[in-house]
Amino acid sequence: MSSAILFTAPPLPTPSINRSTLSFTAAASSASNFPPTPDKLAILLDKSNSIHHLLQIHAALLRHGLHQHHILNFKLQRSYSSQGRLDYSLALFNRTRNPNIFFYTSIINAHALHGLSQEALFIYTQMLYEGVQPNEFTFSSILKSCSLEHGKMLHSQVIKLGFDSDLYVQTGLVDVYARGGDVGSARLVFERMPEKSLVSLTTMLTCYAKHGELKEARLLFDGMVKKDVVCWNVMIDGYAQHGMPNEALVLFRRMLAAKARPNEITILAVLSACGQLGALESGRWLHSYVDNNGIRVNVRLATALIDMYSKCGSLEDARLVFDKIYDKDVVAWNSMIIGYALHGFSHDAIELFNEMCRMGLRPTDITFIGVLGACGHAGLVEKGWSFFNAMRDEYEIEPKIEHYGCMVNLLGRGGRLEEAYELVKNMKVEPDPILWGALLGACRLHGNLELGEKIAEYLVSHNLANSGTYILLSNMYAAKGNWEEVARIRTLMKDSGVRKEPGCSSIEVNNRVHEFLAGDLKHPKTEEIYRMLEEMNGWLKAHGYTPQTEIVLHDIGDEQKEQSLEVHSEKLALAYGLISTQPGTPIKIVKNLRVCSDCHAATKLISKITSRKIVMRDRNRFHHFVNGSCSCGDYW
DNA sequence: AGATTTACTA
Repeated sequence: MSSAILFTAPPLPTPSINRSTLSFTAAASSASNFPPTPDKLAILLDKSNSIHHLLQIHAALLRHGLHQHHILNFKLQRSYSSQGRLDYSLALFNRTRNPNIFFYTSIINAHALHGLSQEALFIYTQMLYEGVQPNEFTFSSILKSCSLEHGKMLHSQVIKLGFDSDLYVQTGLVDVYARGGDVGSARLVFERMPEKSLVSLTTMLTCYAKHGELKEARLLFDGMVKKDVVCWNVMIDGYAQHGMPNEALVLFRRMLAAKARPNEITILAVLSACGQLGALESGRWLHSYVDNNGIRVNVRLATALIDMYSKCGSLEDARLVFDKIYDKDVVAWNSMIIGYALHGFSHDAIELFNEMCRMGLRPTDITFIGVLGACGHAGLVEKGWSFFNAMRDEYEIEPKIEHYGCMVNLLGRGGRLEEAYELVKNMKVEPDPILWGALLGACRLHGNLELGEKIAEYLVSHNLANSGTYILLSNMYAAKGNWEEVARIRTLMKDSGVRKEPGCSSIEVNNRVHEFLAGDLKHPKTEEIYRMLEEMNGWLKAHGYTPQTEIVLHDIGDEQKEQSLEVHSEKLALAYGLISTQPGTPIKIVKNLRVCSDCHAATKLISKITSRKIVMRDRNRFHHFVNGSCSCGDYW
């Protein structure tokens, strides 16, 4: 940020003569209003709601020698800013001699509101340099747009100048520490506040929610006597953004029960939760709630709907929403492209990408996640390479680790392991465990023990191994029948203290999401579920199905291994789906990890036996099981 | 005569 940029004022507006200008001028210069007094101009300024009016008044100020009038300039500047014309605002500020604290505060606030924090800070320091003392209003404005480091410096100035007992300033400080990730300091300032407003409570609530401290957040939330839509939103979104989507949904229902009125932001958060859960019924209900309650479906809301529908398995509905957006932005295109990719409709995803480019929109890094993912699901290696190269060469987007991940998946699927390994070795960014996991997964798929061992060893020795590393490696040895190595890996995993992330599957029935962990006995219908499970096993055996006991990582007998497979979360959810939905209707299941290969094989067969379509979303993509086969073509 | 704080979609 240089002063040259900031203080080179754009040319002052030259009012143009048009209809509205003429009538306005006529009003301003009618006999009783002429010459305009500052009072009258102030009233006009407060009433003005268009940039034309503001320019007219500005012209009047200049014509009548009022262009150094502090209050009028202040008001004019504020109106320019609120019309989004920060350039006029700043020009006016720079042409006003010796701006006072009101003017300084207001121009700082305007920059802060427009996200121009560097500029806001620069003006603030300029103000200090000019010898103008900040007050509590200035602090609450400047605190919005500063880093933790600057926040600390401002905090000491706040104390020095004695504004630390001001409610607004305190709230601003809590917010600064919260945004800077210093939850402890935020809490300290917060707890020292003698009086806490709804806003300051919400600020602290946001702090907890943003940093994943949902228990603390909920405690604070439950203690709030007065709740407005904002604090409901913070709490619901906190759950949605931290892997607790069901809690978000449950809280949303309580919000409705408490007669609080959701707004667009509430809906965005809850749609995200529905998407994560695959809760299509709830998502549809929300969509109709939006339509029935006068909430405008703008491009953001529409995008959230697309995301929800595609994650809930209804690409058709996603497309309907997409087609209705008249001002599609790149985010909307991205989510539709990703939707197609997620479902394995790779060619549609790529076609949509081309269409988007034809419309003149510039793809972003997220767009490439979509098309590279699409290539991966369809095994389009050359196409993938051309996207990957175009990304850098044509669109000047530096590939991120996620893009390398897509490429590794793609090359891995095509069996081009060495190529994938070379890519990883030569990339400029540091590989992360997810990327290594993708490569390791490819090694397992093609039985390339040599490379797999090399990678796993590297990961273990660098303390980068996660549960997936051990499991993949163990599966590789198991596939080769090397049971000693399987046992060794198991011990290694135990010693490392790494625990497997528990698999969790969920299914939505009657607007409620039912979650299952492996071997879960918590569901009220547990008995019926397990009876169904037995029946399913009977069907599978009758069709000559052999459980894939070799993928079980525990040191137990074969029979117990079979039993441990039988109660996998996917199968529990499936069993519950079979007993609680109408015959012939599709069953939709969501799993938090990748679907296990035994469950995948079993589900294929069950789709055939029961003549039901089973849609399963795992961490990576959708699997549509129909009549004994899966849309992923057994690669995932 | 004049002002400041909370929530946000891949």
